[in-house]
Amino acid sequence: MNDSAAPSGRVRARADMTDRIKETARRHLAADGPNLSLRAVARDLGMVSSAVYRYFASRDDLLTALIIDGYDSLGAAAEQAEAAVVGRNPAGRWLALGRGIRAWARENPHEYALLYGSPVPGYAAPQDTIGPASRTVVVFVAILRDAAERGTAVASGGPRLPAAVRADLERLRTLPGFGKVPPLVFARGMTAWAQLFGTLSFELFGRLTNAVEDYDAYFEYQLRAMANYVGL
Amino acid sequence: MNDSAAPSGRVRARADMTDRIKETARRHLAADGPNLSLRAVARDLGMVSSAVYRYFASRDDLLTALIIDGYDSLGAAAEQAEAAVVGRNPAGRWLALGRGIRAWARENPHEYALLYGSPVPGYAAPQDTIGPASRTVVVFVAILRDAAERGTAVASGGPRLPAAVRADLERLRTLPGFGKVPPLVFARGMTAWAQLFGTLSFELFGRLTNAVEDYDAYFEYQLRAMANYVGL
DNA sequence: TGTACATCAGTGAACGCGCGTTCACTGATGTAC
DNA sequence: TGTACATCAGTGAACGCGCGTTCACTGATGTAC
Repeated sequence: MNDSAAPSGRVRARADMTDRIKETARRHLAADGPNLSLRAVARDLGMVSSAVYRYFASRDDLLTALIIDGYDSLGAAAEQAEAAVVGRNPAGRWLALGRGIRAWARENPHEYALLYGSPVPGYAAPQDTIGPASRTVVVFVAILRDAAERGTAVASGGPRLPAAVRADLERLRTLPGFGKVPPLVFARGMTAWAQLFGTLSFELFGRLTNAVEDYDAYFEYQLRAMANYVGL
Repeated sequence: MNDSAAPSGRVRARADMTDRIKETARRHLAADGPNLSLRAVARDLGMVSSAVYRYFASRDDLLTALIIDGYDSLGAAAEQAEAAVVGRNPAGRWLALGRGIRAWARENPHEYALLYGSPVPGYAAPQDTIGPASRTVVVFVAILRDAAERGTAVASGGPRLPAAVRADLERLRTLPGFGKVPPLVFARGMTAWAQLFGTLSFELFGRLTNAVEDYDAYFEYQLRAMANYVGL
């Protein structure tokens, strides 16, 4: 409770209350989905609904905060999962990353839905979400880059890269940290990335009910299949 | 207007009105998402809100009807797209199927989100949705079966199938029409299926903004990559 | 160390709105004889 | 072919509820001198 040091009094109370509001709102995501109710959140906290406006300018602002927190939470989980196997080869790091993402998603299914499910109608994500949103991608690209440097990821076979796709990839290579990944490896990486989130969404959104029983084994197989496909 | 033959008078008027309500509700999906308002739909149709209850017992019933219609509409689009290239080899049929699914999704983005996006909070899909939901899968499995029979899909390499995954696949093989597909081909098929919907959701939910410019070329490449991966 | 003032978290009432659903009803459309 | 009756689509009012947001306010906490 009292574990923070320097900032005391009002500033800490404010930070605490902000956290409590977000935490309560996160719980409401489960019941209400993205159309959560400010008044319900306030009610749960035993405060009057207008008091929430001391902390968030509007319902959308609160939603934005939840989205940013979600991306940061997932990003941190992904970074930690990968960091825990530091020194492992790219395939091992990919597996750790994928498992970390899945573990987070299963622990926070409604936040996952908020981030990777249907867009919220009438809500436009502001620029502030872009940075946090890319943290997981950055971890993945570092793995690809490492694999490319080691020379393990030598994609061959498969369809030719269309010129337009190649152009997109060349443009992405100009981003910091993306440079060393050869286009074909990058293309396969994007295939694997979509496959990972496709499989995860299938699982979490109930699209595999009656088809898959052992989700752990299923996901693990898919991860390994993609590691192999990308050449990690 | 008057193009149906036998059923005239009240029964046709009822069918027409039911369609108009669903059509209006579909338009509202865009603005309100799955939390569409019965009253708003009624208003758009110039009728009083209670009149809608002559056609649908509740808001959830209307939503269920939209979901079933959505699956049927997508299923029909998928079947037609594949039927249009009848006689082509499995790879060509897979490409046609994938393109058909994507075309439908881009024409009906909000219905796509309803079917493949986040589950609607508080809504439990009834059994009636299962049949329509599987129409697209049935088309895909027929392609896999054909490829297996021709012997083109001989998956080799890649990770070993874990026993639990193999057990799931063996169970699926007992479904009508699924029998002849070897487990490993089936497993790769599921990989491709998740990849397809993952890529589509990324595109439609805006997860590729600033990364991909030519979505047509990108999707086409992914489709071909998966055709190659499955061995079609 | 003590006092005057500024800050600001939380209150409570209100505005103006929308929602799903029920219910008794009217009046047109259909059916049976 | 004509009449009596049943069906049923649509009305309008109401119930009971919830929502986001604004606004003037109180009173505790902090800051400057």
